[in-house]
Amino acid sequence: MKTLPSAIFIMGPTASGKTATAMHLLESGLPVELISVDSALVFKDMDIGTAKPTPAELARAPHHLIDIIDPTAVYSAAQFRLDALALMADITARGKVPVLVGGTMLYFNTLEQGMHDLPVANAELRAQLHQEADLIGWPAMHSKLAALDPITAARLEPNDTQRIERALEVCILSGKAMSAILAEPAREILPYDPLKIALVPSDRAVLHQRIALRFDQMLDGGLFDEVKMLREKYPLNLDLPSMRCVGYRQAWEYLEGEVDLKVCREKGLAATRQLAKRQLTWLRGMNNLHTLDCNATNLTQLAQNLCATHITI
RNA sequence: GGCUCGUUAGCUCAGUUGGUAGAGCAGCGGAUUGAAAAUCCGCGUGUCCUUGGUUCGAUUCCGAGACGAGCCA
Repeated sequence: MKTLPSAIFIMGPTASGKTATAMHLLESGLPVELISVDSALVFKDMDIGTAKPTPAELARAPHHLIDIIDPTAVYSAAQFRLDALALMADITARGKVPVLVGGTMLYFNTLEQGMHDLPVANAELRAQLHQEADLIGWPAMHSKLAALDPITAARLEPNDTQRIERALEVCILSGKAMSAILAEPAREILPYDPLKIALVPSDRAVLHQRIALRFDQMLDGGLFDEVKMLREKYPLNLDLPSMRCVGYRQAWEYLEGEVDLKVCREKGLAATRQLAKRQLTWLRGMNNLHTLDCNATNLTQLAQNLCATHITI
């Protein structure tokens, strides 16, 4: 029986020390290459608010899938899966082990579980659906979905705008109900043997302190200037995924004069904590995790030991 | 020192014509298939500052005290 090539996943909430851990693995001499699993780090020129590794860090420890698209562009879990699998194949062919490190749990999930054959997003159709929703409201759009795909409509809340829109889009583009496509058994399996390491805080209050510290460093470090620069350089608006990133949305509102500095900071902190919470929810639902306490002082060493064992086997 | 206003959930405050109270934010839990750092759903017992009085019953009305803010000396 043929054994699958190794891969390493390093997952954890924001500010849990993922980047430091991944860099340590590389610098400790293990034969690895790093792939970022982060829906915000893909954007060029968004450095401060995303806590992107510094140019010096990236020079020492190159990460794939950082700075790959403009802030006006849209990325997706499906695109990530294609990109990551291509990179993983290259890395493995070079005799190395891919280390996937990041906090976008849907991307990890998609990479591992695969996706069904759903139609790609269509901006024109979405614009039409939006127009219609403005007229009749999302609960009415939910009713329309119920006529086309009652199973999907039943599991979606009438206010879950994104999922209702997507389900309608799938029905219209494919001519089939989304639920029918998802019911088909075919699922691609990840052709790798992943060692899944989760960095989880033993005490969430400590993580919240680190989040607060890091957010204040972003404000001091020029987050507002970065957002100003982005708005001058690109035709951006608040509906773009890039400007919905935590910190950017709040900085945008501050620059528009909609909120004062204190409210901007509070909302930014709250959004970051909510993000960490959702990331932890994902981790709780995942199987075969090796969980490490991200507050542990010897975190990087523990991770290195785990990986060394996995790679030699 | 005198006067005025305030004291209710972790925070900011509603409210109870007297029948022991509820919003926003925070916090916690959950969902999640091409936007996911997105989108959405669920969760509220707290000496209603303390103490006396009136009352069948006071967080609510009255008196006294404590603390805070403002104004006047």
